[in-house]
Amino acid sequence: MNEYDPHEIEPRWQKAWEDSGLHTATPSAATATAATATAAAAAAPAATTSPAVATADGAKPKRYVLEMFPYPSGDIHMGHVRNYTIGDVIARYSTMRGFDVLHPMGWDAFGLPAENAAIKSNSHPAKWTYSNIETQKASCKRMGFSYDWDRTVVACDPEYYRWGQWIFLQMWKRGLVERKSSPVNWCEDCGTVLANEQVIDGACWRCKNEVAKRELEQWYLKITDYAQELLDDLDKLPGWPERVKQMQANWIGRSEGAEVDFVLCDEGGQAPENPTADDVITVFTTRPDTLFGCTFFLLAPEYPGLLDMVAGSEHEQAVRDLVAAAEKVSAVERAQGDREKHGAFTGRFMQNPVNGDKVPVWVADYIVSDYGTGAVMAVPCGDQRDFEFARKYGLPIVPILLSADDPLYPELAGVRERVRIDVPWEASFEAEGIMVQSGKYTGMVGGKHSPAAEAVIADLEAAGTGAKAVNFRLRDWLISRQRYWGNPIPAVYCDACGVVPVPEEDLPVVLPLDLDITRGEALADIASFFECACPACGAPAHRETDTMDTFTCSSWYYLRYTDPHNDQAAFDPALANRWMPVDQYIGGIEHAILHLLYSRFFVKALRDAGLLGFDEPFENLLTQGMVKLNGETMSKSKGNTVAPEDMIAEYGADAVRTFILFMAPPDKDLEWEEDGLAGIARFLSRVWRQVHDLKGLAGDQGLCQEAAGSAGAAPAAEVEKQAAVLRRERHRVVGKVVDDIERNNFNTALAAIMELSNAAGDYLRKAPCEARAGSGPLSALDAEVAEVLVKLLAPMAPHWAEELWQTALGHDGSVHTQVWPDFDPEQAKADEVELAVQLNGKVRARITVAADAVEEAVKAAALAAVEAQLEGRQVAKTVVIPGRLVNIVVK
RNA sequence: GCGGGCGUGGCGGAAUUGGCAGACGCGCCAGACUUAGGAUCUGGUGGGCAACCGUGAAGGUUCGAGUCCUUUCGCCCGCACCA
Repeated sequence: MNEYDPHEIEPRWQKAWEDSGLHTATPSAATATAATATAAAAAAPAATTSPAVATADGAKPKRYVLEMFPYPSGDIHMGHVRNYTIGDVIARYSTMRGFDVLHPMGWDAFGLPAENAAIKSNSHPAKWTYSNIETQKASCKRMGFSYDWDRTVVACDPEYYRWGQWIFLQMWKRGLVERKSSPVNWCEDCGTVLANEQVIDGACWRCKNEVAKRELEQWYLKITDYAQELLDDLDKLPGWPERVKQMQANWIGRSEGAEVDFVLCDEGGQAPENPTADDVITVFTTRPDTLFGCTFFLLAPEYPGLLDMVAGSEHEQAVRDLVAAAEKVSAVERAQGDREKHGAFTGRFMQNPVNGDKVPVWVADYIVSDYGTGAVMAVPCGDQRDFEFARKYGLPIVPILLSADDPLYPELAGVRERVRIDVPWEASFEAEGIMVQSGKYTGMVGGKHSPAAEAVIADLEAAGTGAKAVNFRLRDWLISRQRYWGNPIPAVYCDACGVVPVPEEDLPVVLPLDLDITRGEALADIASFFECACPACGAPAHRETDTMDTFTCSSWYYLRYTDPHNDQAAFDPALANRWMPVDQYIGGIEHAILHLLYSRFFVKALRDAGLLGFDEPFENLLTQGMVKLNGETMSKSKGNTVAPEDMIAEYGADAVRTFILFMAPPDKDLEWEEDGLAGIARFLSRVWRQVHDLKGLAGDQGLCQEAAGSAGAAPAAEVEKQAAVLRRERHRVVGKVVDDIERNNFNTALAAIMELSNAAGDYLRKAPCEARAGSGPLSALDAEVAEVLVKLLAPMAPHWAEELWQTALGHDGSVHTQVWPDFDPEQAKADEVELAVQLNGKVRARITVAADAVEEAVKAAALAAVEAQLEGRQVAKTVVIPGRLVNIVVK
């Protein structure tokens, strides 16, 4: 028997798998359409073992297992190892369970770090990127991941990004692309604009520097067209973590309420007789029931036309000062929240549509311009922010909604006219209550979605001064980036024709590689790229020099994997529809909103373009926890990283994989513990020896040698008893491992395999080898348990299992294409079970009864067992839980 | 403030529907084999001398609660002057 030596077996099997194409589709199958691929598969000669690879084999159910593709930043780290190990176990397990598995890998290869690295190292982003891809690919191979490398997608490859451009044009055709000017997030350090989703606490998601607002004309994808569906369809995703769905729902931010038209009074404070659209400012409110409590009106500092409103008036300077001060407040500071509120009176008034009140218009720095309409009806009695503002500037607070135990209630109950314009309160009242001082609504129940709110909306609609409305927090997706290393936006500017899309047949717009960013060159400096003919009129024109956000690349790569070599289309809809949705997606929580929301949007948009026949890209989502060291996140800057390569060099890839699965459930953070890793390496060695021992290959290192020497021949009854226990464990554990893996509980699956190994150890020790020798039923059990152990561990420790399967157990063909061991629940059951006997809930005795004993017999046995402790007390009740316990209740 | 999650031995973690808390592993203790052991194998290991006590705390429901309900404390994550 050889000792387990991962350093020798792992590279050997990695090479063998690669040479035999175990996980790689044949080129012809990969390029074929669904129909021809199926025909090819049918025509292929029947193989003794089918390859563990996606074949478009219609006979098997499909399973698409996907890990989020990485940005090629350099070496892979432990987070990647964890992510890909989880995916690899699911993929390998699924293959053994008879699924046709698609398990690809690729690179999210456009993006700013490549530019920064290129400048730093006086190189080119493409060179840096491709070199990192090679490094990461080699690391993935060294970990033994079962990717189909023929399906690799690299985002900066023109054969990939041309289809990103094509999808952009489809969206343009469908009205989902918009070029508009608005205040955008600008990161000075990155030299580009950012999407809302990429601004975290007022800072750039990538470089963490503060983001400034700039008014710029940019490209947008109209994700807001899908706001409602993106929210609603979260309910179609029971396989997603609640947390992620909640985060997306919050980000989409749906609010129900009403739009209400206020009318701007003239400088003299008079409302116009016949207000035109120009006189109207609409507000969005979630609390139309509180319109009677509106005592002032607020505009955001950025509100368009604000300065015109005050031009030449005595209030102009104060308003200008406030706007200037608000501009100076940084985005980071703004994100802190809970800041002191500032405001300035504009000198103007708005007329309230429900009661004709003329309320003063203030500009306030707590009003955000890009939510709702940037204008707000202030109700200080019912909104804490407005309450604080009113107190600070001495504005009236009219109580219009009271709880029945409010001190003001006796005075105001049923009072329809306004008799009180102040309150003795410390804070606003935002809960449900009874309307007062509210005209015809007085006495109604007010609050969010209350009868009063419904009544007010109905009246506004009848009067034409308002309507029920829904507001979303989600903004359109700003996708243009002022960067070189990205997918060129396929658009041309022509003096005569304006902005013109590049015709589909002219794709791809190739990103020129002969550009030296170390000298500060940009796309506009490359004449061969920048200058072109207008596709519409042929006149000299120039290309768009902005590139697309890298998140556009990652929004559809999982579709390209289904048909990676297609040069006629982004993907064959038949293939995409066959493989999609992804059955199990695995990645970090950091993409809870960004990538996962954008991808959902892309799928819905492509579905509406008739290219896809499903609504959601990712059926099940697993967000894996982080790998930590001493309680801290590993990071290069902190210098507390553990390099996967070092761990492989010491313990082997299989031990690293198995350890990372065993130490914590996959969605929880994991503490890296080298002692634990050593323990797993020991476990693999131990089972290695057991498999040899069970097959009689252990020689003088076998356990039975000892047992035979010391105890002599054990009684046949004892041998049979040990065999029965092992047989039971073999069936029980296989059942448990199946359950656990299908719930992604790899840690408990491994614990169960360890239990089987422990049972095998007991058996080897207690049943001497003479009794097991030869070809009787006992030796059949030995061989079966050896194979079951190898198969159960094959997804986690693939090289270990392959070596045992082929070399020790002497099988032809890979263990990874074998059928998963089946199990018989009947055989997992014990003949006899031990039950706890409780007296009033406390364990007082144990009885052993036949597993199929009837309840009356169990009761009798239990009573007999605790008779002495009953001390003559009356038995009030006996509860029997089959297979578990008996509880005897006495008085 | 709003939303999501989590508190179990020295440590990582088990405990599908309420049913013997602490599976499995690490660590530790003892032993065997050894010239040797950071190898391997065996036994032990929640606390307490004990009766008993134990899942952050306090109540409740139940024959029975880590699990369900109420209150409360602590921690983590996300969002946030969003009208």
